[in-house]
Amino acid sequence: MTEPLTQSIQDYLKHIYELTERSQPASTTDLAARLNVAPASVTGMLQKLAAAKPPLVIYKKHQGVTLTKAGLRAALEVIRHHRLLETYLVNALGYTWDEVHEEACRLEHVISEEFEARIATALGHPNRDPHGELIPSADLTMPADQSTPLSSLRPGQSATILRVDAQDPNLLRHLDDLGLTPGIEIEVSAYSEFDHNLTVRVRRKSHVLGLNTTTKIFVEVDK
Amino acid sequence: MTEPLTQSIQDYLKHIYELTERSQPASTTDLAARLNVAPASVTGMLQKLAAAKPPLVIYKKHQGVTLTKAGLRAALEVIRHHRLLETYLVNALGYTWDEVHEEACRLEHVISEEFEARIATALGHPNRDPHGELIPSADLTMPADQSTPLSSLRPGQSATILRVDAQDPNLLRHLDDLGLTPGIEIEVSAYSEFDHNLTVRVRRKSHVLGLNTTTKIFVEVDK
DNA sequence: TCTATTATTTAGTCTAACCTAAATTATTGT
DNA sequence: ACAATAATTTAGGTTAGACTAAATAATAGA
Repeated sequence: MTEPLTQSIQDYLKHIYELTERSQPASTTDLAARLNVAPASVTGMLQKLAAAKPPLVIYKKHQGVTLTKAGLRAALEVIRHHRLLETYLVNALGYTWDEVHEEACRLEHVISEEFEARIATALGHPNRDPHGELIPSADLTMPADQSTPLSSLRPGQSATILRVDAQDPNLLRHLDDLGLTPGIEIEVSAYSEFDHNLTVRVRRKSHVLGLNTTTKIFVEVDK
Repeated sequence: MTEPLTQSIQDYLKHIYELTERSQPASTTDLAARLNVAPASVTGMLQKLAAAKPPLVIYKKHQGVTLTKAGLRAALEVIRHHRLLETYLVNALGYTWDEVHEEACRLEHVISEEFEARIATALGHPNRDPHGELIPSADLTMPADQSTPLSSLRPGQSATILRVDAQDPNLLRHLDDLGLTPGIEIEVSAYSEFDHNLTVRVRRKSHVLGLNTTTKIFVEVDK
């Protein structure tokens, strides 16, 4: 009998998943920063998660942490909740994409599987949330991500925005104002080698975007 | 700056409200039973609530507990969340009335005022939940309850069901099967003085109901 | 009125999850 | 290769909210 995961544990797993997506183990400090918690607290929790009845993480002192099978499943469950909720808040309740993150962060830990299933059905089983992030399927597999960062495009290339990897409401509102949202066609018209700015044409207007922005927008390049 | 109320405190306040609705102070033991907590734990919490910066309850040793203005507001806020959520789950997500209680109990503590406002709007600002319970208004006043218990009716009287005061899923399913739901017209055709059974005609069929049931159904008597 | 029973409170523990300060291990630049 | 710096862990402490066992107060029956 495997006891239920606390809200706090679910948060740790979710963030470990996100930090290890590109296959690097997650560091104590990075986790601490994400969770708004002291590094020492993270160490303590990681030891606990590694010692759990079915271990949830693999953790060796000073070597970072990765998820086990069990930890991965739990993480994907939370992420599925989060992203379905964000989608529901936008599509069914009229939230804007910059308003949903906090709400989903609180709701993700308390909804039942019943609730999850009902909103998934109501939404038509979407596989992306309002930011374009992939939603793990009901059987907890994460679809492969085919996107490339906008920052890697060069003049002459055009592409379709797939997702925007940001939660900051101000940034999200700004991008929405510019029309930089999932599904939109864009074209790169200039690149500045020194500051890495890209000039991007969208909705018949051009905008100069810095690295801070272009690394958060992920696209599918047109062939 | 009044710090936010924990989930646990919200639960205490909600149950104190319900126990004191008929103006008796709530006892430690009754609260403990409702909260599934040891009586000693209740004593501890009540002392804390009474000592809070704006006191949330009035509590004197061995004399039970009642809510202060501040405690009442907090309780009504939680109850409004709960009942709006139950209504939303049924009306918007297709839950049945026996499935909503648990879900609402978890969600009621985490939704934002934004969320509350949006579902209230989506529902057309209802003032009763699926069980017929009154929903506190947005400004946190509880509408007056005009209902009388079915148990007080006698043969010849007819009435409309206003609310059903129960959470037990089995009972709720049973009542639904019989057609005993809010809005329905019923007529009392017999009364047994000894076991207090009532024979009630609903949907052209008669059913004999015991006290356990008739004290949980509240009606408006036809004149 | 007094005792037996029941209700309530006190006292002392426990656990989860956080914290700070101090100690230790890794890493990096020279 | 080694000191300086950065990252991490250990040690010890705090808080919220629960628990059990023991003590006390209230109530009810004879």
